[in-house]
Amino acid sequence: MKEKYYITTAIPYTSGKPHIGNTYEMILTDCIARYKRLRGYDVLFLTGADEHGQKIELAAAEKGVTPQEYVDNITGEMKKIWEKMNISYDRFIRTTDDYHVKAVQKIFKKLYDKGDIYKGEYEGWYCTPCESFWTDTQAKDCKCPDCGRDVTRAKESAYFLKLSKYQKQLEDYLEANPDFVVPEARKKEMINNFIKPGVQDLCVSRSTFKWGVPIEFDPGHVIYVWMDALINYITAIGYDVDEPSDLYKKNWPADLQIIGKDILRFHTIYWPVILMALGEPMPKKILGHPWLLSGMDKMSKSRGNVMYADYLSDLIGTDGVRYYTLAEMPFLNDGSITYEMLVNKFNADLVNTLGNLVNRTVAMVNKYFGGTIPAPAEIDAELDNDLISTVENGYKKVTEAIETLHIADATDEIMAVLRRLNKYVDETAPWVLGKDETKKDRLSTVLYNLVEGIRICAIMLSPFIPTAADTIMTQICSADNKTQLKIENWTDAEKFGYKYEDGAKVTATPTPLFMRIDEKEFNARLEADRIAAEKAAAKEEKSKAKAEEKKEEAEASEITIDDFMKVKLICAKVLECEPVPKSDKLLCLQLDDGSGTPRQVVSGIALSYKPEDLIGKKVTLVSNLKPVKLRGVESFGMILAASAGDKVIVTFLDDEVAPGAEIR
RNA sequence: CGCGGGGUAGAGCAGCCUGGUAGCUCGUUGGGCUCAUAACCCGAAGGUCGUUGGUUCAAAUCCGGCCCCCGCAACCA
Repeated sequence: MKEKYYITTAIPYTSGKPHIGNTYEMILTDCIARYKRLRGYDVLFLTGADEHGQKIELAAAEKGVTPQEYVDNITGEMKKIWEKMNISYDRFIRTTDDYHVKAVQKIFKKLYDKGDIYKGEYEGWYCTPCESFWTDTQAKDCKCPDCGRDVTRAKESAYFLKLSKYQKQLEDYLEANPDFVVPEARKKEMINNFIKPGVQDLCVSRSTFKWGVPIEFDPGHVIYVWMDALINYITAIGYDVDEPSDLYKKNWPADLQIIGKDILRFHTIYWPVILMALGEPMPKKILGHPWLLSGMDKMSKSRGNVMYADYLSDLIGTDGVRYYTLAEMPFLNDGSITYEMLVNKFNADLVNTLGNLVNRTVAMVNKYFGGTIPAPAEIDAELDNDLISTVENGYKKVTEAIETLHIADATDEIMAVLRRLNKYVDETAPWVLGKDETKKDRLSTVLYNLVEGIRICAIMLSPFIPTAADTIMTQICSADNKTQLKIENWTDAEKFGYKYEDGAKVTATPTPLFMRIDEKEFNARLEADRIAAEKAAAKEEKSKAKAEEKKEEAEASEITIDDFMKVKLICAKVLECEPVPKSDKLLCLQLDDGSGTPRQVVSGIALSYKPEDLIGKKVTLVSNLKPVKLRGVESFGMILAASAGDKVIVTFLDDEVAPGAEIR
């Protein structure tokens, strides 16, 4: 029976479309999964989408869709990109999947009953309008980092995971399993910074938003990301606290979990503790990979330097993107991508070194042997043995590199073999041999060796650039042969000297594997696309604004009582009032809204009222209006007034009404 | 002295653990070849290996001081 190999990626958060950096993790994992399949493992490759949380709730609200609709859309887009990038995942889990939600609830309940999750109090700085908690460092100067208003010290009840209980066990485990977390430097970082100082119990529930897995026995609370998303690795394959599925029993523990260095903390501390609490075994290895930077900077939307895999694939093809990210990412340090680097590497490695070698070899077999792959005949020991040992050593080095997860080193080694093959062409000069009938035997060996070297490289390349690797195989051993050579076993690349079927042919008309990219044309296209994208964005913005307008109109015609109740009207007394400088219509009022601190409101009533007319009067205030700046003066609300031709008449209230009183 | 990573040719990196004349890819440059996608192959130029002390017959490599860059708050691969 085949040995199992369970490999996972982190499940990307679905607040937005994944960029090339996110995609790198998928490509990396895919490469290893493909390699393991070739090694004969029964591979289970899991990925998925993390679809809960406040950020998604907010993003959905902004777009005017339900959170579920929102994540359906993003996850759909994500899957399309994975498909385009040739990601061979076997299972895809969404944290909104029914079975996952149920399993999470059960796990939560179990740990609660066991006492590893307890109800406590979460304390922090609370911003009432934003309904958010912030930490000390976030709430600088007691202001909400989101809206800038004052925050207050507040507590809410919440559930905690007892990390402290497992501190010792966790330390012992890391000690006893030095290879659990790689790279080594990353592990040190975790131990020194977070474990040794003592782990804090982790808050695993929220009550400030709704979009999450509800805690069944305590309505109003949802399970927060760590107890939800992290658990996907086991729920996806049917973990259940009572009856785990056969799939689970077969595959857990995972053999390799690949994650970004940023979430290593959660996977080396929280995740193991959750498993310990459940009494399940640890995953065998966790790889915290570095980041792909855009030039020297972190990729982020606000910097405008984000690149997307699907676009890059349109530019240079899926294999080009796969190759670049795999070859360019170091094991420990961050890698970097720019369009220029992308084109350079693509041309140098895939076009010149690989593509050209295949093309010239196939062309020569056609030219000198009518397309039939010759059997080796006359050997030049010195030249040939050096070539063969380079190829076979290359196989060893590539295998070693992949096994230790040094993926970029593996691509380097393959390129070194390909360069050696190119050199061999020059050393043996087949075009000279071809002119002399007596050198035919020698020529046979030379071309056989080249084809054979390419066959081996094609196998080694297939985890990296699967489509191109298959194409190479059909080119050197053409599809019209009785037995088409297929890439099936990694070890088929181990030994130089494959015996090709008698009369096996190369393809008659080899098309180049990769077309050279002209940098000038490429840059022109980039520029054109950029302009087109800008135009499209502007257009979208416009139509969005229009739609919004329409929507507002539609809403204005008839609203429900709920809509009305959204508007908080209160009574406010005018304390001070003065004109806003450099404006004709604006007055700036200081109001007593019953809260004790005066509230500043700017109102467009200067044409109808003088400041002294208003002082001491009581007005109707819309108190929950989003603050705005009018003529540079901030306004926290709006006072109601009726229009009468050019004039406006403020709706004054009776003296009897106290400031702060609600109006309905 | 918070923790960790890094500072090696114009660019990107390897070498450091296990000291012994500094290596790879790209770029620049001279040449060769013509099977091939103006590609491929060979040669050259270019580095006081951040700085400064020490250990040693010998240090990029080991030890100490100093300087500079990056990551380490939430969300983020």
